[in-house]
Amino acid sequence: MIDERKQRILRAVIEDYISTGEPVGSRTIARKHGFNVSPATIRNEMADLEELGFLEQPHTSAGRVPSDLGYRYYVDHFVRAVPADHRLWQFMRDRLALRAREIGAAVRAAARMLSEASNFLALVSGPHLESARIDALRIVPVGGQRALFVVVTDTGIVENRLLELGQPLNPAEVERINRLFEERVCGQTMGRAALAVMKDLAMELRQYGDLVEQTLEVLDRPAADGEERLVVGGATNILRQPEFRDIDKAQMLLGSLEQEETVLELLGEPQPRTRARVVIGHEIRVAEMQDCSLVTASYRIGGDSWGQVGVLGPRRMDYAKIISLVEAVARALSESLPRR
Amino acid sequence: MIDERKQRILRAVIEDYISTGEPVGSRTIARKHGFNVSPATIRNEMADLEELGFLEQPHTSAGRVPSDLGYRYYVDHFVRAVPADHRLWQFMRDRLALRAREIGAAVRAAARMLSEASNFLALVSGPHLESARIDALRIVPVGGQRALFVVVTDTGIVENRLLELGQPLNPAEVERINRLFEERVCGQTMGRAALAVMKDLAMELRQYGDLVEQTLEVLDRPAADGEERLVVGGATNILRQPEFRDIDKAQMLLGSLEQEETVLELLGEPQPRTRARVVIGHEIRVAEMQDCSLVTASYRIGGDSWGQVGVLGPRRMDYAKIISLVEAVARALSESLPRR
DNA sequence: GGCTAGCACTCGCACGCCCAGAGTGCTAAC
DNA sequence: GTTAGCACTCTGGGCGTGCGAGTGCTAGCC
Repeated sequence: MIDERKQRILRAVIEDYISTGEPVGSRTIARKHGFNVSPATIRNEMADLEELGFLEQPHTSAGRVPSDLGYRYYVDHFVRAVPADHRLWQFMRDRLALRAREIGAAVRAAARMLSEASNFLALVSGPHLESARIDALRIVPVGGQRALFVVVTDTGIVENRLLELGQPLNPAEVERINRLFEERVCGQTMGRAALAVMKDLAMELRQYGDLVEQTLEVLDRPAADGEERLVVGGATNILRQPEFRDIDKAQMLLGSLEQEETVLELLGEPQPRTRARVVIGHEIRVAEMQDCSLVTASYRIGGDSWGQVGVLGPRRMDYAKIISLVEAVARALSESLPRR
Repeated sequence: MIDERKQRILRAVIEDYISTGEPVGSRTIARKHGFNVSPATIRNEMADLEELGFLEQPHTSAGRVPSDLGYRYYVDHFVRAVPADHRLWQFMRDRLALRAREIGAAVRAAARMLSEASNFLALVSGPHLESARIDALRIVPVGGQRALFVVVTDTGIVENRLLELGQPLNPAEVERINRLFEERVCGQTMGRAALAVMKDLAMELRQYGDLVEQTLEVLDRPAADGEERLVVGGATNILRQPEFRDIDKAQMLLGSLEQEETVLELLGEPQPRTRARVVIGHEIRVAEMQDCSLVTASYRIGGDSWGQVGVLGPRRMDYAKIISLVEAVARALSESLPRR
């Protein structure tokens, strides 16, 4: 589609623009990148590339700037993720392992690391628990009329809720309920499966209506009000980007990040693969973010629960670096969290 | 110290400045605020007020602007918190009550409400658990070699941790440990008291060294890695303030808010009183925040655990409104969280 | 046919300039 | 003590200008 030399020029323009942030002119390309042709020739090629949609001009007589299409071509053809520096990777994994007991803490730490290492904005979504397997689920009476309802999954996550019982429960009853839970619910996945089984149980345990009611609630929306579902790190980094010197733009962007729903949707469904996904400019379907790019990857926890990590930065980012960073953090997170 | 008329003028200047954001001149005061004297007279008075340190001039031949001292005088003498609108208050309390089961969720909701209602930045610190009373504390075996360690306090907060045991525990051992916990630790407060008792127990339970070790850790830093200790809401509101059109200033400020330690210190020790505390400009001991004011109040949960809510905005804020808002949210939070 | 030198042209940006407007402080008179 | 008058100061915006970077085009060269 575009010949060898055009490719080299496109690449040179993009890499120059990424490192300087200034529109790049034909002189620069001819001089700095070892082309043995004159600026005029480069100009002709650049005019072609512009016509093809890979480059843009902010205004006549400025240099060229990559378009979304240009970046896309660049990412697809020239960027191969370098595996992250091994020492860095170990460092991250170890630091995450320290908080692995508490998923929320690990997720927050990941967001922090990601934003600090990238100098951009980090997004990490908590794991989807729908397919986490229930390892244990139990009622523990806690004085008087209260009982603690706990769920332990293979992800190590513990959902719990203090139940207010209408009546006190005697040990035999507790025993019976717990046995039922153990026999019927353990081994199921958190989502619909457990809910269905639980609804059956509700019949048999009719006399404890309120109790069962409340346990159903917990299973129905795991982590809905306990752990947060989304962590944003280093939001202020955005303000360092020249493309956001415009306060209003920055405010719009940061504002839209406060809409959890939007961002979760943006991060997309976790996908069982290790490679990062790159979304560029207008490919992001959120108006405020259209001069950003987003790099995401999935992490896995337990048997089959997935979450997403991502970096949101200016389109003008070092894709190779960010991609490997994001992949590394996703992997570190997966490996440091409880295995099964 | 300053006479009646000077007071009126000071007040007029501040209120005018608060509502317009522009330095206010003698004409404006004389005209808008029903003084029956000429601008020249006002000018003389304003010169005095400046000499006394209550007003400042951004530059010769601009109007006057209140100094920190001026705001301080204003807040101490002229601002009395209007009790918040009753309907709003009820609305807030009810909305908080919905999340009261999970303290973290309630705290996040409070931060959100506070930032939305004030249009400034909201800070809410999680409750200090040091003086929460332990209602129950127990080990629950969870399959194989794992056990769940749970702590329930009078605040309703449940600390828990999945313990990896070196060896499996038989029911009798579990029984014994739990009885010891119940007899010795329940009723203590979370902080030093419980820790001391627990250390004694450590001797008696020497053979389960690892287990006791881990429980000590949990008690030692309650909520340290589970719930977050600080929630920031509406950070972007800051960008709407004219005093932060300067990106670099805004970035410094938002950056310093990411230092949890700093902010927690700033919020200060919760104090058992319902009135708000106002900290103005340089009274805030954080360089980046010196053209802000901070209004904080304490909320209470359980018997004796306190946390702080606060609003950080430009010095030029409507103090009466913000003070009553902050007090209202603190009260709503206290009343909607589990009583004992 | 592709490449290049030369050249006129186009912008954006920084700089300096100037002026209007707002507000002051001072003085002298009431 | 108050006020009118006046000279003075400072900011901010509007405007013109020159410079530099970079382009597109044309004509000639290999």
